[in-house]
Amino acid sequence: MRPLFHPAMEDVQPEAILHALSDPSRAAIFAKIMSAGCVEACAAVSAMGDRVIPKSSLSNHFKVLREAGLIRSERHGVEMRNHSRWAEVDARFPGLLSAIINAYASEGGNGPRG
Amino acid sequence: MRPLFHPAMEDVQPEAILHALSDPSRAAIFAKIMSAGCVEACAAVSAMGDRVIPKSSLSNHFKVLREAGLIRSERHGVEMRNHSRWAEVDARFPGLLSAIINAYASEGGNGPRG
DNA sequence: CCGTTAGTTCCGAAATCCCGAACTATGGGA
DNA sequence: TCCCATAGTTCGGGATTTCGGAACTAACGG
Repeated sequence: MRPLFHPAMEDVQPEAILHALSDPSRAAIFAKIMSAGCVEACAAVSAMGDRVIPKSSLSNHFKVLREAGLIRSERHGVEMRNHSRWAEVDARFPGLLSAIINAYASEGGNGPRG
Repeated sequence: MRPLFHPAMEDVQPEAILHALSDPSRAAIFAKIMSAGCVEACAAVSAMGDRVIPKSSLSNHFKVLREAGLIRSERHGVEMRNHSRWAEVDARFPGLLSAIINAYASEGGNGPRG
């Protein structure tokens, strides 16, 4: 299991962020990480809304979010701890993440759901 | 050729907008329409930056933008006139479009290129 | 060492995207 | 009215991406 790759913020591209968050499941996961500050496991998030996400898909979703520069993941014992890179991303692309999260929140009534 | 479909703003979903703009070519086209107020033809935009976009792809890009609720297209004689629905979209999802356009602009140095 | 839990990788099926070729629609002559 | 040119759309199918089950790896607890 190779050491998880996290791009430097200067290498983060807007299209990767938009692509990552254009999937409602991923947006929901990211919103959860944002609001919780940190999500302690992939499994903790496996049932977003009413849909169960298979764990291979979930693993892939986290990978996409990570490689888009949106989250930082680190192994802690047997589980993964994910936290958002909001401050860094917001410094690079001001207002982008909050506008996206707000858009999902206003559309769905109370946040994106998987 | 069926009458072009434009979604009502209340039916516009954030994921469609993010998906539409997660493609740099489309983002560039949209930025151009935004800044010009109106782009008079698909062909007028066929060479974004240094890449030539084939016209079937271009037609599809416009369709994606249109169905995402980002632009309004109307036939004027033999050509198509496209203008942005910025005001409507911004009313529904405040700050979203400008944050996205700014993100591309700051990353690319001077706006998204196709 | 074995079992359990948490997550990753592999790989084939399904869905999407891309773009050349053929087609449709509109306007301008003659 | 017919023909041509221009502008854009649709079709088709190969390339790419995504999805998810099954098998695998890693860490911890007896």
